[in-house]
Amino acid sequence: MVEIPDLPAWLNQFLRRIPSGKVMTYGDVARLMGDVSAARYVAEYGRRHEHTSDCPCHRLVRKTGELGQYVTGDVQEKSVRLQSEGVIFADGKVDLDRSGWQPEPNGLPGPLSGLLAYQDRISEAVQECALKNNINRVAGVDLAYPEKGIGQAACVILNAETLEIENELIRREPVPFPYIPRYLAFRELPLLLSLWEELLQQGEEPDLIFVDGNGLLHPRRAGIASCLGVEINKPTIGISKSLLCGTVPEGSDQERPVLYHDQTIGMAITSHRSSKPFYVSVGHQITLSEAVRWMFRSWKQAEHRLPEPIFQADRLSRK
DNA sequence: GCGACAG
DNA sequence: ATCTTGTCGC
Repeated sequence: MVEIPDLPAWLNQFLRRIPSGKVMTYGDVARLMGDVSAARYVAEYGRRHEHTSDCPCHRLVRKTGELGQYVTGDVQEKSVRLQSEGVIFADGKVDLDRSGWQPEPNGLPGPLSGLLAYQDRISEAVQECALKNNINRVAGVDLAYPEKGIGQAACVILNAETLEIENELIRREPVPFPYIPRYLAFRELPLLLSLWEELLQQGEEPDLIFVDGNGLLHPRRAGIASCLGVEINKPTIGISKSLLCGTVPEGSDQERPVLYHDQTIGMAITSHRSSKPFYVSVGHQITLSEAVRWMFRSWKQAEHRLPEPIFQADRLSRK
């Protein structure tokens, strides 16, 4: 795995550098972290973090110059703070040309840069190839969050033929990394890997793992199912309940391709029970058609919308 | 250029 | 993902 940066600590440090009388936009801060697409997370941090009276988080605003939200819930207070620091307003919005601020470029990589590099390594290492071994036991893994900052991972191992449950395992640990679309693996993989270590010690290795999340169905071909598969060198399948990227052709087919940059990166599967599809993609060491086939084989169609391993892991993670 | 974005 | 309130169907 890669070293996981402490994003709240980085932001706390960085925000101190914004001078009084100046502001930065959520997106500009995210860009310095290494990826603009984390702008929403920066806004989320601005809205809820460990706040102190001397915290300069009021210097974060929207790209339009609108103030956005404030930790205390009172945007008026944000406005008063900025005005008392001399920030220039026009039409109730911050004049970013006059009051916007950027740090001197220092050439240092942001905290997300190393994670992007890790995703590149994963996408290079992913094997989209036929299964090599017999599949006797399948597993489903998922996480729930019983309280803020604490995750509970669950793994359910099933007989691949009968879908009877053979073993269950749960593990609870702090989860310090936030949820950011495309960066799910850095939030949930550490806990899944420690759960895997426990499985190995018990000699309970499954042959194929269903992961609640995507594999190659990811803008960088490095979803959590692929990261897990590469890390533990096991076949994995990604299953998600909503679409992260790509487009699906209109139609009533039970199986429709997910297209992204002219490539098929997954399959949208629609059951008879619900018009809302779920999405299957290759994690590691399996082909898309095999993944879809094993998905159908592990699907108690009449009972649940999702394949049984995922359904059971989801259930277990919540208790 | 802007919006959308797994759990 | 979690929370919360209201509604629907078995």
